[in-house]
Amino acid sequence: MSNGAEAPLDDFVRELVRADAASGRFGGRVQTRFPPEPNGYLHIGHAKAITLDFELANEFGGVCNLRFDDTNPDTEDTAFVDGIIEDLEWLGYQPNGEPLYASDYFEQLYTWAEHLISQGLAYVDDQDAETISQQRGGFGQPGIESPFRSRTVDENLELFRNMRDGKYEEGSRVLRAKIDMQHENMQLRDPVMYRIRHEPHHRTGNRWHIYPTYDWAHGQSDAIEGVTHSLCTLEFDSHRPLYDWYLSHLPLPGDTPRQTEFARLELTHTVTSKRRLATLVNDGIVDGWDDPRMPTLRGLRRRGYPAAAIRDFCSFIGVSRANSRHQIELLESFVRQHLNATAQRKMAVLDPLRLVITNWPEGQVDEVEVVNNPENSDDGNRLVPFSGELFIEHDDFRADPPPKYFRLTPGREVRLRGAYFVTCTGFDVDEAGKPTTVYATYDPATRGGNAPDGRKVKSTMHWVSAQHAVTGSAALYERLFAAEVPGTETGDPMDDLDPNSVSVLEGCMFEPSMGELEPGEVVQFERLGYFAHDPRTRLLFHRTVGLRDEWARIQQRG
RNA sequence: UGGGGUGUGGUGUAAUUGGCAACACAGCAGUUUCUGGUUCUGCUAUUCGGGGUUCGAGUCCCUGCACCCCAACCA
Repeated sequence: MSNGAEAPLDDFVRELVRADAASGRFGGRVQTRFPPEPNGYLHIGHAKAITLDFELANEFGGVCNLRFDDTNPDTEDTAFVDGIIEDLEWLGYQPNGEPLYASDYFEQLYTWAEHLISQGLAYVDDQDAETISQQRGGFGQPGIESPFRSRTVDENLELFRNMRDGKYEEGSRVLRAKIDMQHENMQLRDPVMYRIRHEPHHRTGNRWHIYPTYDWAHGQSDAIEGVTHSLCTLEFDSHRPLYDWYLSHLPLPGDTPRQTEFARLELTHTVTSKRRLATLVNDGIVDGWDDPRMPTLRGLRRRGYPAAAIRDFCSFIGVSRANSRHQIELLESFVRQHLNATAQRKMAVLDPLRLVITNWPEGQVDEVEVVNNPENSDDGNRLVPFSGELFIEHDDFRADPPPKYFRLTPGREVRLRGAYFVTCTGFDVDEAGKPTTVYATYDPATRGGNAPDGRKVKSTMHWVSAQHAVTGSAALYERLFAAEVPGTETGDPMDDLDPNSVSVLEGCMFEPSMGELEPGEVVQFERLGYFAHDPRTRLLFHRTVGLRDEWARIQQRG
């Protein structure tokens, strides 16, 4: 497969960066930053931004900072900081130096705010949020200037210092930029720069009583760090004039960074909004941020998605300004591509049916050799015990086979992988007519899985020796959201949650070598799919993704 | 409602910047195979609508339409 090999290494962002380099802007330097707010864990959407930020810097010989945009003490937490650092490292990216924090720049931002006040470009407004909002006007409607807009510099300075010193109640005053209350872009109608919060901050504690807003903090943080290209998602498009306005009125230490927006990543059958993901966790709909159904990095990791597959996917889909939603199947194809090449093969029977070899010598145990990964001969072979009493998959036996059914059925000969040809001679059923035991004879001449006389079989099946099996469980996952685009019908994505998105099979029978799998290891259960060993619970496996299944498609078509 | 952004097969992304619309996923038909996996081959299918400029338009011009974003003291 070649879809991961040739990622499109060109797009409008790279073109723009190249043009900047050619024109000598930033002295040919390229520096980016990944700026998460520590109020949740990273998800697949962040992976796209991370890949862009880091790969771009790398391609142009620059660096990428990790900067926590921690300007809102209400929602942020050090647990998220740690989690984000961990997830970024797992994804495979090394930030430039230590993690940085917008909160480290609070002092500088404060100084610059006083600078704007002194220039008559910012003022303290004593009105409440609702009044300010109303005065902002609406689309196509004029705004109304605040009665406090024309305060003197000295008065503003004094009030602002009192704000900093915690002398006022939350919500009683804000600092606003004095721009234009009639501007057609709402972002420029005197935006709020500082609000009063007496909440302790996860890093600065109780040192500050005022906190900068995103807009006031972001571009300035970029400038302080020497970021050249500040990449963000499309919804900040209308903020760019404000980003530029702040920067243009400040005595910056270096070059003025440039903001560029790109379309965020959306995937079918899932949501990537921190708010909604938090709801899934807090309402107990999933087991936590690392539930294997979650599109979070830690969820995908627990599900068994290789980091390299996620990176390749993100590079492959490229970057544009068109809002779009990728099919989850594309991501899965990258996962299969990586896992096919790397995952060790194991025999696991998820829905066991007893198979008795009637002509097997009483008590004999054979050790048969099977390959660990046909895609990589370096992975070698292993020995698996075979005996007269085995488990096979319920799906692999039919008393009354439908058309095109190649598996075991009365009178038919099939191969047990790496072992022998067996021919079904009979079967028992329970009261409901469900098979309970299948009987077969084996051909000793076919040991190893080939007939000396050259006869062929239509099917090769996996199996586990009953007396040697280790037992465990397997969690099978469906899409968390049944609809391609959650919320299309009712407007609320939560209405499209599939209540049966997970089913856990107990009493699965695994070949003995699976007792030694490492926590988190991902293997292929032959003919079934890729499964990830749970990091905490031994012999619990999460189905990462199934194999392509032609038989399933034949059945679906009827 | 004012402003900004975006429209290319079923999905997503390209097109040497005006020169045979390509790549991947999905689907279909074969091939290979000790996994109904993998491999390999082939097939299906695309420029939002309407005008215009041009030998030639996905690309330029005019016009219409659709979708997304912006009126938090969130980011």
